[in-house]
Amino acid sequence: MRAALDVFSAAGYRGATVDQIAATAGMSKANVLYYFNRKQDIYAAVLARTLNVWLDPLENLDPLGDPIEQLWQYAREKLRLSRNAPHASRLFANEILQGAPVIGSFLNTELKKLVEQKCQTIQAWIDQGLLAQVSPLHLLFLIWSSTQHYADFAPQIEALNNSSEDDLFADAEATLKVILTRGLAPQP
Amino acid sequence: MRAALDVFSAAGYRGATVDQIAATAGMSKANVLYYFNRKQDIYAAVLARTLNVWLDPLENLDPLGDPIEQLWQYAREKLRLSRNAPHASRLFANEILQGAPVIGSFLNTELKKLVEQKCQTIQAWIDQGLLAQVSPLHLLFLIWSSTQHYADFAPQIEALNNSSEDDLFADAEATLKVILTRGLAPQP
DNA sequence: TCGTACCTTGACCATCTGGTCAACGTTTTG
DNA sequence: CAAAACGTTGACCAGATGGTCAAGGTACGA
Repeated sequence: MRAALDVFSAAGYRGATVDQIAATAGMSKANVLYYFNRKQDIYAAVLARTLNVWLDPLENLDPLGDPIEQLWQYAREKLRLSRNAPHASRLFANEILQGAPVIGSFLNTELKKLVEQKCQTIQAWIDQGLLAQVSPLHLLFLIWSSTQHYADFAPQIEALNNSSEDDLFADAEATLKVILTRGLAPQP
Repeated sequence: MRAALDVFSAAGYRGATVDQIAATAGMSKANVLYYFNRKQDIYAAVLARTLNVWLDPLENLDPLGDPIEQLWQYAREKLRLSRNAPHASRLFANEILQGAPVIGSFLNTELKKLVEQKCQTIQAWIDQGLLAQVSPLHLLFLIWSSTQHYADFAPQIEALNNSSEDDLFADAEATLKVILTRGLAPQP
């Protein structure tokens, strides 16, 4: 599964070969296909396993916490995931970019449910005057995109960045913090 | 070229076949390969042609304009590009996600030069106290990611969105405007 | 020790796909 | 009108790749 994640996330579904996965895992192609009958099954299994890790932080958004603090911590956690688990992010990016053929139904059911619930939480914060008036859904999109960007577009970021990886992520975190906390502060 | 953009952006380089491109263009595979000798050449040509359109708005960032207005207009323009030219965005996303094998050198030279120049402009604004203290580079990353997200992750966005496409982009624009203009306003 | 169930693999097959080529149209030029 | 240059295509080839299979290896209980 680890080998498959490496290969799929680097090459996408079409670009990955069962031989590559087998070689990465240190076994023969036939043996890989003994456990996972078809290439699709390997892909689906890796995707399902990664889904939980990837979406877990959103569950932790606490309606009773301080809104801006909660949202900032969420963004921060997502940014760290992008640094520590870039493979997972790229696996999703590839999947969605190809039209979400495998997790399309998941997006429409489980994820949609979770997102709607969290959007209600955010909307309640806004209604209480604790947050600037934004669309909760698009706020989530902004957090997702701006954090996952560091995993999905790593080659571009490395090309344009001059500092160390530590400094890069420190700067990213600082910039995100300024813009999010100030951008979300309720209107006076 | 239009057919190739459609196919490459939807399926990625590996997932696209010359046959698909030819069929989309209404000609035979052999004829496509008469003009572009190799599949790589089609890809490189499409990528090069799209680069200009895609990066053009950044050139327009005017050092003499109002900083927040300039940056917001830039983000707005990028968001509209994501809506009107999603193929171009997805083509890049695919390319970068695969490690930027073709445009890697472009990123390291031309794009890097342009970005460094624009970062100086933004840094000058900050030094003059016209903008919040953020990392110019990461501000650009934020603008890029949060706008391109609407093209690159369209299936996810469609799954989670309940309103019309017009409303979707209106809400996206409004939310981005609030967070960017307020987040970038200089500290009192 | 024997037998059964599970594991592993090299060899093989069918299919797909990038790329070539000879043959045939079509347009342009003198 | 002739010929040369350019355009177009079906047929074909070679390599890559997903998937199968028979054969052999290994673990383990009776």
